[in-house]
Amino acid sequence: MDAARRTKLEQTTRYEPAEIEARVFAEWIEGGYFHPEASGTPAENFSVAIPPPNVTGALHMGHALNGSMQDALVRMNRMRGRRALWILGTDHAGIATQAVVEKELRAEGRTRQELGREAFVERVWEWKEEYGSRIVEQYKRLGASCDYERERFTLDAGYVRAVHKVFKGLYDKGYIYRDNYMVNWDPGTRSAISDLEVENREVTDSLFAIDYPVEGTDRVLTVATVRPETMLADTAVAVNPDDERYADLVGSFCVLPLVGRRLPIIADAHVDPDFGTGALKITPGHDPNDFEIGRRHGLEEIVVIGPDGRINGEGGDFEGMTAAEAQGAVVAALRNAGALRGEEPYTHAVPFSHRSGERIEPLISLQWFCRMDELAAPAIEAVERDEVRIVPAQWKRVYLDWMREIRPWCVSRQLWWGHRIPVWYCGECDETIVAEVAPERCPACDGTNLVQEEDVLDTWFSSALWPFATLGWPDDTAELRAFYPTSFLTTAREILFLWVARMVMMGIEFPGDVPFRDVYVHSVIQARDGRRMSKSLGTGIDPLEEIDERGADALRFGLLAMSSTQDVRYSDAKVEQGADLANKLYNASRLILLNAAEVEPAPRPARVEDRWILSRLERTIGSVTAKLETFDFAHAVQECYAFVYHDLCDWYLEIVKPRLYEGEEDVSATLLYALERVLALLHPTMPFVTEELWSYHPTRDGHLVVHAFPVAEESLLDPGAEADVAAEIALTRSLRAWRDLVGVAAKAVLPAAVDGVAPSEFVGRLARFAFDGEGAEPVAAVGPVRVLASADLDAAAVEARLGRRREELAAEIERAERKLSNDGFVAKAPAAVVEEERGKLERYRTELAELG
RNA sequence: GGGCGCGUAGCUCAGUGGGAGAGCGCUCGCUUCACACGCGAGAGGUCGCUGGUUCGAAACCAGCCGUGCCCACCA
Repeated sequence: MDAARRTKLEQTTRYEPAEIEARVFAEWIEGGYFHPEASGTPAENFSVAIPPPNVTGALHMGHALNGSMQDALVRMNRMRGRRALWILGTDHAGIATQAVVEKELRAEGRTRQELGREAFVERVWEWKEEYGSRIVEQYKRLGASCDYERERFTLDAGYVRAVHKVFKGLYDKGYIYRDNYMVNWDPGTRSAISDLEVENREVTDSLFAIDYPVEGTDRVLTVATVRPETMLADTAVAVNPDDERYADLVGSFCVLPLVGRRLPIIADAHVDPDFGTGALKITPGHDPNDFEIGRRHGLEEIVVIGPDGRINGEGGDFEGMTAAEAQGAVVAALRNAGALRGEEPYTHAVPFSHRSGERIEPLISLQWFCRMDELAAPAIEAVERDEVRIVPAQWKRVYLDWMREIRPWCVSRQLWWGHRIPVWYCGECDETIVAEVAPERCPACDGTNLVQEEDVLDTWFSSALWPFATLGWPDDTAELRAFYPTSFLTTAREILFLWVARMVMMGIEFPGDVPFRDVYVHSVIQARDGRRMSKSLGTGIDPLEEIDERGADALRFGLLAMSSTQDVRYSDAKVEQGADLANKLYNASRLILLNAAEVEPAPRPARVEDRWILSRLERTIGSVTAKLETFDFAHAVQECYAFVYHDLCDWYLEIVKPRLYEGEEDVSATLLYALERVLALLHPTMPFVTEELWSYHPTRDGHLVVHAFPVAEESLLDPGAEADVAAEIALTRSLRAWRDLVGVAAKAVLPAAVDGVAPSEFVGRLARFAFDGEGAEPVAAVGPVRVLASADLDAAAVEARLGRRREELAAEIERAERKLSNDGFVAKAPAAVVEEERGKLERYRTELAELG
C-alpha cells in the first residue's frame, strides 16, 4: 500500500458508497470480466438470461430484487472460475411502447393514423434509440454483472429471424391457425389480448330481468342479464334440459323485444335452473359461454358491438352509441315497452384489460391462434421429471395444474409495434403464404400481388424465445453451444405462465432442450404500508434513490435479507442493516490492513481463540455457500452479517487487538487470511465495498470479481475450540451483565479470583476484571469467578443481585424437577434429552448451594 | 366456486416436535487509540382462537376468526 492510499484509508472513517461505486464498476467493465468467451459446455459454464425489462421501463424494486439474486449467483460462479454469462437485453413491449409514442404524438396534436404505419414504426425506433437504454444504465447502478457487450433487443434483426422461424415451424406443424373466434377484445388498445392479459375484478352491476314473450302463447320467459345492450345480438333462449317448467317450450320460439327477431328456445346443460328464472338469453357474439352454446347448437353469431366499443349497424336505433350508452337506452326502451320485469344490484367478477384497464368486450373476430396441447405435453413432463426444477416446490404444482388445462393462445395483436406476422395473402388466388422471409411471388399462382398480414404477434410470443434467440438461434452459434440450456432463472410468480411456461415449451420444441435447469420463484416486495408497489398507486419506491442514499450494496443486502419465501413489506431497516454491514466491513478492514505485520496471509492459529475464529469462518463459508446454492438468499446474507458483526468484530477483533498492535505475525497472518475469505464470500452479495477493500489487501493480484470464491476448509473446523471459546464468551457476558446490574462504574477494574483453571486473558480484559485479586473477601460468584470486595462495589446492590439470582435459580430448578418427575418424559424422551435436563438441574443446584 | 399463503416482541420478519429469536425502535451506561451511522448491558411475547395428537406443540392434525394472492365461462 503506498503512502497516499494508506493516508486515505487512515483518514476516511466511514464507507462512502457514492465515491466508490462508479469507479469500481468502470474497472470491472474495463477488465472485460462480464464478457466471457463462448467456449466449453453448458455443464462447465454458468449462464442466466435476465428477464428482459420493457424498453419503456425504469428500474423498479422488482428488477432490483431479481437482479440482486441473479448477480449473486452469477458472481459466485464466475469467482469459481466458470465462464459466467448473464444475458442482458430489453423487450420491445408492444402495447406499452406503442402507447408511449402515441402519447408523444398526441402532445404534438397528431395520431399514428395520420403518420401511417411505416412512419410510425420508424418513430418508435427513434424513441427506442434515444430512451431505450435507460434501464440498462440503471442495472449498472445496481452493480449487475451482465454482459453489456452482448445486449439484445427482442426486435433486433437476429431476433426477427428466430421469431419467423418459430412461427413458420408451428404453422407447418398445424399448431398455428387462423380462425373467427371469441376473443378478449380490449377497447382501450383496440386489440385482442390473451386470456393471461385479462384480470377479473369485482364489480357491482345491475342485474336486469327482461320478459321475452313466447310466440303463439301468452306466456313469457324472463331472462336475467347484466348486459341488456347485448340482447340486440341474441339468437336464442336456453333452458336446462332437465327443467320441467320449460320442457314443453323447448323447440318453440320467443320474440326478442325491441328487435322482433324470432329466437329458438333450446335446451343446454350449461344453464343453471336455480339461477334467476332458469332461462338464459343466448348472445353468441358477445359472451364466451353463449359463444360455446351457440356453436353447439349452430346458432347465428351476430356481432352488434364493434371493435371501437360502439353499437354497429346491427343495432338499429342504437347504432353509434357506446356500449354503456346503449345499455341505458335499451333499458329505457324496454321499460317503455313494459318488458322490463326488474332490476337489482349484482356483484360479480368482470374481465378487464391488464394493459389499458378497460373492461374487456368479448367479441368474435378473425385472429391467429396457437394450439398448445402438443407443446405443453413435453413441457409438463420436463417439470414432472425435474429436468426443470421449480422452487419453492408449491409452484411446481401451480405450473403443472395450469399446463394441464392449457387452452389455445391468441397470438395476434392489432398493433403496429411488434413482430409483424410473417404471413402474406395473395391478392390473385387467395393463397395464404407463411414464410421466414417476404416471398416475391405466390407459390400457387406466381402472382406478385402479395399483401402481408397487418397484425403483429403478442409480445410474449417473442419473449418465449429469449433464452435461445439471444444466443444466436436459429444459427448454430458458439454462444448457443456454450451457454444453452442456461443454468437458472429467477422470476416473479406473476409471469410463471405468461413467460416461464412458454419458454419451457418453446425451448423443448425448437432448440430441443429445456431453457434452464432451475426456476426460482421469488417473493414480492410490497410497499411499506403493505399495499402493492405500483407506479399508478404512487406506492413505488425508487431503487435508484435508495442506491443514492445508502449505496448499491446496502440495497442489495436489504432486498435479499427481506426476501424470503413469503411476500414482505419493504423494510428500510434491512437496507440500513446492509449499509451498516458495509461500514462495519470497511472499518474492520481498516483495523486489519493498517495494523497487520507484513506477512503472508495464512491460517496460523497460536491460541484457542485463533482456532475458534478460523473454525467459525470456515463453518460460515460452508453454510453461506449452501444457502446461496439453494436460493436461500435471506438466510445467506443474514448469516454473513452475524459472522462479521458478532464473531469477527464483537469478539475476535476485540480479543486480538493487543497482539495486532504489537505486530504479532501469527495473528496478522490469520487476520489477513480471514479478511481475504470474508471479502470473497461477501462479494457476490455486496460487490462494491468488497472490491474496494480488496484493492488495499497486500496479496491482491487482480480484481476480486475474478478472485477465487472460498471453499470451506474442513481441516480448520474445530468443534472443541468453538465450544471452549463460546463458554468464555458466555462468561465474559455474564461478568459484564453482573457489573451492569450491580451498578459498577464502567471504568472500574474489579478484583476477583478464579477457582480451578484460569480463563483466557481476554475474559478479564473485556469484562474489566483482575483475576489476581488476593486477600479481600469474596462477595459474589459469577460462574467460576469469585468477585472480591472492593471500593467500587455497593454492598446493598450486590446483595440485591444475589437475591435475584437465587430466585432465578429456584425457578429453573423447579422447572427442571417438574420435567424430570414426569414419568412419561423420562421413559419416552430420547436419552440425550433427559440426560441434558439432568445435567442442567445438577448445575443449578450446585450454583444455588454455593450462593448459600 | 377451486387452489396456495400468511397471522410470533412496539414495527418488519426468522424459527417446522425438546427451555421463544434477529434487525429496527425503546431504557440504562460508555467520547475504550476500526467504526458514536459506534461499543456494552437491559426491558419487552398467554407464538390469532378452540379442540385434538404427543412424555412434550409456536411448530403436527381439525375447526373457527382475520388477512393476502392465484386460478375459474352461473347469466
